[in-house]
Amino acid sequence: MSATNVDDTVTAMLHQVDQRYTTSRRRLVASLQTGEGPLTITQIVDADETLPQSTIYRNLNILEEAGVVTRVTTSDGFSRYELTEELTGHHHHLICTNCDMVTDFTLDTGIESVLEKALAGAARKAGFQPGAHRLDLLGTCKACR
Amino acid sequence: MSATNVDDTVTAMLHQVDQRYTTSRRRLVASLQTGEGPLTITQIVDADETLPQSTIYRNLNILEEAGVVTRVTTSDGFSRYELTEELTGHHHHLICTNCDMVTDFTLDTGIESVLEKALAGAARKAGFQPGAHRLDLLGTCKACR
DNA sequence: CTCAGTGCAAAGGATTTGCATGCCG
DNA sequence: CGGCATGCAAATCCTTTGCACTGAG
Repeated sequence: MSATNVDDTVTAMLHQVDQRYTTSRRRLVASLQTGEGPLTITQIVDADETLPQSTIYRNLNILEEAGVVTRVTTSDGFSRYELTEELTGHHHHLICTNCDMVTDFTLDTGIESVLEKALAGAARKAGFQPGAHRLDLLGTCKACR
Repeated sequence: MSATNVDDTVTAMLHQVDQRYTTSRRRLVASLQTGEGPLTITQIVDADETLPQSTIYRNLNILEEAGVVTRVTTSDGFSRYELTEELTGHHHHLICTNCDMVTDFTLDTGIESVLEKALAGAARKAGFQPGAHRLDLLGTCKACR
């Protein structure tokens, strides 16, 4: 999705929940678009020194409620944020168990579709209403091997 | 795996890292065995009032290092713990996006094997050394529907 | 006896919030 | 103008840690 389309979509999504697409929020979305994967608060602060931490936290929460960003939690105790799949497309994460770095990857649609069906079946058995799935591959990244 | 086998295995795993299987640790493992899925610290405290929080935190960290338990992070900011797959078998999680409840489920081995291969392929392309995968299904649980 | 494990209370660190100020609609 | 967003600093909450005590070998 192109940058301007992202902005348009985000504007609409925020409007849905009676929120404005302010300057801070635009800068935040722009930072998230630059990454190869979800960013930590620290990374966002470093990437854009004009934004104070509190504004980042507050706006990420609002953007999360609006469905614009997704919070990704790893085991290192730091929250990470990325644009939702609605904006970036469906993808998964490679998570390095050594340095906790996270990068995106995709599977081909055939596998995804098989997986979807299997998950739907398992959900039905459990009386669970299925939504999105989340698939991460743990291991060791190129730099840590 | 039966309860006594679990204890034997845990004893061995702890021994590997020069740790003893103390009373507190036994109680902790017992609590984790009762759940239908990963438990939060609060749930563990409530389930066994004899254990102070600090002991729970400390021993869960030791058990994690020994490979006996796994930390599961959801988006609600609470860590959850479960016995590792070595003790319980490979499984996945249903996560309710409304109440953050987590329960276990499994997929049949055919799907798992297809998935493994696909993940291995994606990892190779990224120069990533693949390990375990983590698959969660988000949605709404029976109680929240 | 000795040393790891325990329990309490205090410290640490990521995240949230109160309040005065500034800015967009 | 009016109200929401912002920025700073203080507060909050989960988690970790220091220290003296206890219990297993």
